[in-house]
Amino acid sequence: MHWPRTVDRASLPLDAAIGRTIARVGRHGKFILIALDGGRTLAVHLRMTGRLLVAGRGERDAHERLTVGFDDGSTLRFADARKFGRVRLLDGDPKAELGAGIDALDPALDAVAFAALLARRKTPIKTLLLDQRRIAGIGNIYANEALFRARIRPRRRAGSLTAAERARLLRALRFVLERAIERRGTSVADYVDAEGLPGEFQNLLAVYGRAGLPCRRCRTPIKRIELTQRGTFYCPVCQQ
DNA sequence: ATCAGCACCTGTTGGC
DNA sequence: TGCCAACAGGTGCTGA
Repeated sequence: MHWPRTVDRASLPLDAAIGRTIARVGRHGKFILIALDGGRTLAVHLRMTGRLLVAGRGERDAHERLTVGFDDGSTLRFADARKFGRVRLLDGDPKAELGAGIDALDPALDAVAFAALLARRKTPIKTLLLDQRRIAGIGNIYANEALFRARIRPRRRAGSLTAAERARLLRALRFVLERAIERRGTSVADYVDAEGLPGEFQNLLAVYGRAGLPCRRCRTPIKRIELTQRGTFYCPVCQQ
């Protein structure tokens, strides 16, 4: 069943993509960027349950919301059980039009740039990590995991981190994101990648979803709190 | 600037 | 087995 709201309100009409060729595929933060010849870009955000799949003829997904057909008869399908995902056709620079912050894996996000992002900010560090307009690409699972690895409490005010803590956090973010990508993501429930395969990073989670279970480092039970309506997990001993 | 609350949606899970 | 509430990889809006 196709779903009209899958196309973002701010999108150019998708008709403008008809007849174009895909020039390259990239990513910025959580947006998949499909650059077309002629300069426009199709940005796809999977949100919670979206999937982008290249399907063979006849294959169907129960939650198909948008289908893109190609000259050779193949199709690109956007499926999304919860209908939160969005597709948006852009005219200019995707990063600017989407209002996204620097990508968490961008080498330009160095100690100086990271310090500038955190400076004087009173918001909890975890809330800041999830703010896509400041740093793009970190979701709830990886924010929790990186803070554990950096031994920093999620509620710490961003501006209160020492230089050493900031360095640990930046390294932890890179480490966690790169390992999760290697393992093709985290399948807590039903996530599968573009090949239809579940990820394997869930086996390596240290805190996310582990409320009450022993900390992998010190055996203290992991705590669960809520921070800006998101499940937040940490070890009360290891993380200060 | 910041956050709580709610909205958007459906599927799964656990308690009774 | 069935019903119902709680919860979930995310984000955007309103109002305090």
